[in-house]
Amino acid sequence: MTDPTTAPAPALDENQIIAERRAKLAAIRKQGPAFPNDFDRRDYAGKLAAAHGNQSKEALEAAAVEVQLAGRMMLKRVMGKASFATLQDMSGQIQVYVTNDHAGAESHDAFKHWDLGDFIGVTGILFKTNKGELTIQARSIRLLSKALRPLPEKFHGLADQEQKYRQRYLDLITNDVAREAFMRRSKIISAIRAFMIERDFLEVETPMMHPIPGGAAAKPFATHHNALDMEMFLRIAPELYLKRLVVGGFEKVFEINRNFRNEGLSTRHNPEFTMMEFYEAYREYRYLMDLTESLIRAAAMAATGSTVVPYQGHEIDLGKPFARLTIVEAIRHYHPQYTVEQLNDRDWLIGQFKAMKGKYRPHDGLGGLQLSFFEETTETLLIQPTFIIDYPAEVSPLARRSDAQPDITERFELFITGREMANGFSELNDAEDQAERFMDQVRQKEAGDEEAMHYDADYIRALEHGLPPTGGCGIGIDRLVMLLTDSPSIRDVILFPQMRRES
RNA sequence: GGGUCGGUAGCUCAGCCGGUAGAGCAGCGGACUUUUAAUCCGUUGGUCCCGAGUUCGAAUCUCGGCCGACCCA
Repeated sequence: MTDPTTAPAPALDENQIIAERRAKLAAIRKQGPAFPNDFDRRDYAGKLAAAHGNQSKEALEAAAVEVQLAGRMMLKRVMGKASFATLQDMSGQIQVYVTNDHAGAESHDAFKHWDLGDFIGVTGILFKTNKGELTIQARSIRLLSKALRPLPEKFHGLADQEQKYRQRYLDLITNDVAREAFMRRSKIISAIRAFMIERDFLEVETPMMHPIPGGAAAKPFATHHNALDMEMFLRIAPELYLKRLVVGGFEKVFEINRNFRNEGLSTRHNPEFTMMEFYEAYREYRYLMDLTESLIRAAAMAATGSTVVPYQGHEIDLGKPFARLTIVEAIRHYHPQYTVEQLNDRDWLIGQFKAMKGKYRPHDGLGGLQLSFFEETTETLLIQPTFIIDYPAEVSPLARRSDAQPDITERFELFITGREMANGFSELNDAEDQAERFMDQVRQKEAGDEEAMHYDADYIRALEHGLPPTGGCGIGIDRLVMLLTDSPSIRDVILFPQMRRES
């Protein structure tokens, strides 16, 4: 058994094209530094297009704008004594015109042997071609970095999904949609951060390695700390640490970071995913819903410039107030044939599960069964933004009970496009109730529920020092980015999604 | 875990009613000073995912495996 981290690379997929390029590189090495780093890039393709794209051919010629730009050569058209190339940098693409007259025959001849994918530095004057395309008339042109491997096919790009994920760099080089999605992801996260900071939230970082995995019902990844000889877990949620900070007097905190859950992969699940969790003292769950709505609108505006966004053929309206329905209300709204009496009848619900071969936990109380029934029948129908409110206490071990109805909690989940986007609640700040709920979780774990929570004594101790009334919410960033980039799979919004080991 | 589809040149794909592998792009050589997926002529390049089986003969049929996408649980 070889160690995959140190074993040499498997037999290289060398081929004629790579050999050809290696030979070119060897020749370049003989002429001096093959990978020079002294080129002074001053201009960007996108900025030049924005600044000069609308100028007339004549005006541009009169201005004689000198530019100095570098990028990867994506296209190349050689026509004897003159050539065109398309360079791509982070901001976009621009065409370069290389001629014997202006760049010199020697440079132009060298250029003819450069390959698609090579990095090139060019200095020259902006002009417009007869077809009106903004182009750099090269005065000098240099090879900055040789690409030994060929790019994917220039017209179709990279089509193999696996390769898009495993070699994301190729996807980013060749696929505008992918590049745009990840740039949009960055904008969304920036917008969320700005939104929170503007409202006086403090951004914090809490541990990713937990001695006791807590804050969610999920299976953790286990690891081991050698020096402490201690079993540790990658966090499944930051919740319990963030609430410790509220105990400590940080009354408004948020964290944008990764959670890790040891579960299957799907178009909606990656084992590591990004959550934004926030907590605010002296607030309860209705306020959290308002804030969550505003935040999602702000993110949508930042990403798309609109609060109405297309998603896989649907038009999602994030501008209107989000619907707020209890579990039973939601089921009845989408399935009017079920009566309140039926939905409040354990035996009827269990009969339905059996008839539809649905998943449910037989020992759940009415609330838990109703929730499972909701998940089976209604969740995927919640295309437009909908808060489902008042979750049963038995499935919400960290949420505050309703004073009017102690078997339910002041909790909501937000669904958009049939997917859970956020989960928030008035926090349980009664240390004695929390201790009992943990005990209850421990009993469920002993009964075989792998996702039940552990008893976290330190967290109870923190609560015993007093947690002010607090509201907290987690928003799934990847799923939000999916929505705002019209991406069908979570893998389209995670740069390097988890994959099976390459064979 | 189950189902469907797929894996052929560096890339995008055809070939799959069994007869020993093709196109376009990329590469190489040549022509071409406003092209833009440039064009035109010539040309190199393959563990047809892996293994077994059937057969005179397998990219093609059968079985098993690996990997991926999508759907379902």
